Amino acid sequence: MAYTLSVDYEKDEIALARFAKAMGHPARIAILNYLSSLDTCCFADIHNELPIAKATVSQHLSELKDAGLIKGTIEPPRVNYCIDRENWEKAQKLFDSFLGKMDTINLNNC
Amino acid sequence: MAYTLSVDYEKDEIALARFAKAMGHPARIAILNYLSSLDTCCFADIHNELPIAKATVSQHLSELKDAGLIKGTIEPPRVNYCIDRENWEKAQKLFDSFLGKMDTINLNNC
DNA sequence: AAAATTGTTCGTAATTTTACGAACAACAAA
DNA sequence: TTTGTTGTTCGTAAAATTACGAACAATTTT
Repeated sequence: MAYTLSVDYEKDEIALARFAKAMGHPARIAILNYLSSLDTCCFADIHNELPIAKATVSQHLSELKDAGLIKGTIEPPRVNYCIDRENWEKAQKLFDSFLGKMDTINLNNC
Repeated sequence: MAYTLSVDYEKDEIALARFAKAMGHPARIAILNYLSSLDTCCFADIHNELPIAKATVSQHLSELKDAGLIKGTIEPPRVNYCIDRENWEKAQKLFDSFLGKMDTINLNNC
């Protein structure tokens, strides 16, 4: 974070990179995939889907939370996780307009 | 790379994570943004857009190349860079179907 | 009250990422 | 041939990421 000195990147570039970075690991994609297919689930369910230690799963969940892609609500003795739909839509829009730009503008190839 | 032991992630999860990871830095998003708005450009043009040293720019370009999002062709004394349209479309499809799944399926919130 | 369950946090290690300046190779221009 | 330009590679340092087991807190169950 705090990306160097003078010029600075655009706000959207930073936001998009933030989402992308959070999605930049197979375990986290798998988690998001799983969550997007469910009404509700708890930590243990997620852990169960993955080939990694629970401490690591917890870490990945934290990163997804920090990036805003998921939410966790404490419901003792469980923690329920779900997609953060609001930010999910933001991500959707950012990726869509970013990746969509190419189609119409130019047909170059080098 | 070589993501741990037993269970393993889906092919698409790995592919998507790979693209996302490459996009997971503002400088690389800025590069892709810039390239997607041009017919052609060389290293110096890209370097000129960014607040970082040329060695670092070169590194970022390598990562984008390795991920398949851009191509570089040597045209002495320059190197021309452009979006790799084929893989760009693959990324587009992966992100689109990944991020799009949510809309219809469930309306949960936790 | 004691024991079990659920998930986070701590401490730590190994690897990867990000960044830079300097040196370099390849070619073009003088 | 010497000089300049273009971009990569090298060496290196600092920070971040990924991963694990063990310890822990909170709550539930026995």
